[in-house]
Amino acid sequence: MERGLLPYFFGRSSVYMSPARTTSGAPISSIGRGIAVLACFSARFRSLTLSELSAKSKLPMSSTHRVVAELVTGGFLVRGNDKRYRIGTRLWSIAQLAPVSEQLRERSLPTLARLYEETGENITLAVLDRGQALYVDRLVGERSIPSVARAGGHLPLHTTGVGKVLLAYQPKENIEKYLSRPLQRPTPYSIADPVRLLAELTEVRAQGYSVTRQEMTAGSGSVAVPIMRGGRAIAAVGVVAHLAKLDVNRLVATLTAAANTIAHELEDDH
Amino acid sequence: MERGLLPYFFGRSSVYMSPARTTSGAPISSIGRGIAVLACFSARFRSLTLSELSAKSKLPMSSTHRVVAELVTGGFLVRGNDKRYRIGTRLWSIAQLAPVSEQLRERSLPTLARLYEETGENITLAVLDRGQALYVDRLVGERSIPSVARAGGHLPLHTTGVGKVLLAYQPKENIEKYLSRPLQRPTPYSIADPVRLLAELTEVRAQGYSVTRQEMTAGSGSVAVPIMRGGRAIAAVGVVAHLAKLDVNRLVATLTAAANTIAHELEDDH
DNA sequence: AGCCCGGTTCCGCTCAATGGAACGGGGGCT
DNA sequence: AGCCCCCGTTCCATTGAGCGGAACCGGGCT
Repeated sequence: MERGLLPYFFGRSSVYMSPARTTSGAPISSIGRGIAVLACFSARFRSLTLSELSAKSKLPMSSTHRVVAELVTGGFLVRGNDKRYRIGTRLWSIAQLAPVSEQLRERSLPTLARLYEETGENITLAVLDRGQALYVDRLVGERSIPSVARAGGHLPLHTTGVGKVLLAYQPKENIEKYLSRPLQRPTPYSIADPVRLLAELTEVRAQGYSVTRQEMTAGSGSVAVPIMRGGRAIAAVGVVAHLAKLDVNRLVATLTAAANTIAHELEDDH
Repeated sequence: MERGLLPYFFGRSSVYMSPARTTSGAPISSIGRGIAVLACFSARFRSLTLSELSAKSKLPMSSTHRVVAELVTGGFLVRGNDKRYRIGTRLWSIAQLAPVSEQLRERSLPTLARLYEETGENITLAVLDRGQALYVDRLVGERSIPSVARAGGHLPLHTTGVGKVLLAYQPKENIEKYLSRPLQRPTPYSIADPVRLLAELTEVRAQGYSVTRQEMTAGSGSVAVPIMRGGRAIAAVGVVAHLAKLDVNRLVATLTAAANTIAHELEDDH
């Protein structure tokens, strides 16, 4: 029954200098830790070991172990035969209820499928999310260019077709805020000069579509149009193809029709 | 500076009978609570208010409030203009890294799109998950039947085309375990008799495809085939259509070809 | 004006969560 | 084989983060 009056003379708890959560700089909540662990996964790291999670999340091994165990029992993580952790179906299943998936993706999909069949090229659908283009879905053909875009992934606004459209239709202040930050240049063709970019955005808004040429990936270009709703561009559809095969006029026509169909589809309930 | 020696004579903390988490029957961890809150969302409830979350999760209002606030700062929940909570894009974004999405869905999508264009009917792709058919994706046409299946949703194995295929190719013991539990009957045509069902599963395995007629929804039927890999059915593709329009032979041929294409597609890396 | 109801804030009380340390165990290198 | 190293697991004393009842707030409806 005695407790708390242990050694003090020989090793052990004499060095017990760091209790609970004083050591770690940031006092994150339990739930925050759970999220931090889940956020360790990325396109490059779709499966991770416990120690990798511990390293990436900056959490001590024992803490990581406990958090991960709870996420596993909750079905948010699964451990494969290779002893590596992956995102679980439970998490995925819940995520499908996100508006972006349930309302936008599902309803657009048939139209995207038709677009894919008509063009035979990569089709992408994206929305603006946290200052980046969030790819809501994509359709990649066997013969089409390998695209960096990935469903669920983020890419810069100024180097992608869909991104430029989404940015162009933003209120002036948001555009200026975006331009004020330093802009990445994934390729030598990327437009990072605020003045040039602003001019191009004005043009995009005027003509109703955007074009990119090797601004994200060498050798490929893209065309994109907005999906309008209530005067705002709520999403963008685009085609990514070999630079040489990029028939802008034809694609603009096809894309605009598809965008209208989707916009119409979204009108329905609520 | 004084503390802990307050009233005791007049109201207040004299009734302080329930500390920390003694009241609630189950001693759930913080992370468990976070998951419990997220799990309140469903196809019927894609947006919820705080009190609804509190009621569904069986957590006290104040606790729910705190948990929800943490999920919001983590981007796992968002609060809309209507003050209702929804699943956030951050959660969705991470979820796309789940194997079921990244490896199965994305790779199958082009083939599903083609299938959709060829048939003009509802296309579904599902895997076995927690004793149910988990719909990995679906394509619904404007003119095709409204389907109950929803990407991310679960349906019983014995009342759906894809479900019967998935169950049929399971090891004998799993089949028996499934049959030993009481089976739902969404429609009068649903097969809930273990003996009849077992016979049908054997037939499915023999002929390589399954057929349902009004077993899940009145007026509609379906055909489905397995996607095989290493001798196991890792997924199933199906078509749902009006009962009258269900041309089984033609669909089996089309679906089998598509399933082979997908299976081949999955062979690649790892 | 009064009421109700969803939501927010407050606060004293603990116990669940914490992380250092010790322990296991498998696989690769010598 | 023997060794070591690294990944993972278990243990445990400590305490502050999480807890939930209660009071408070504000807007819509009666």
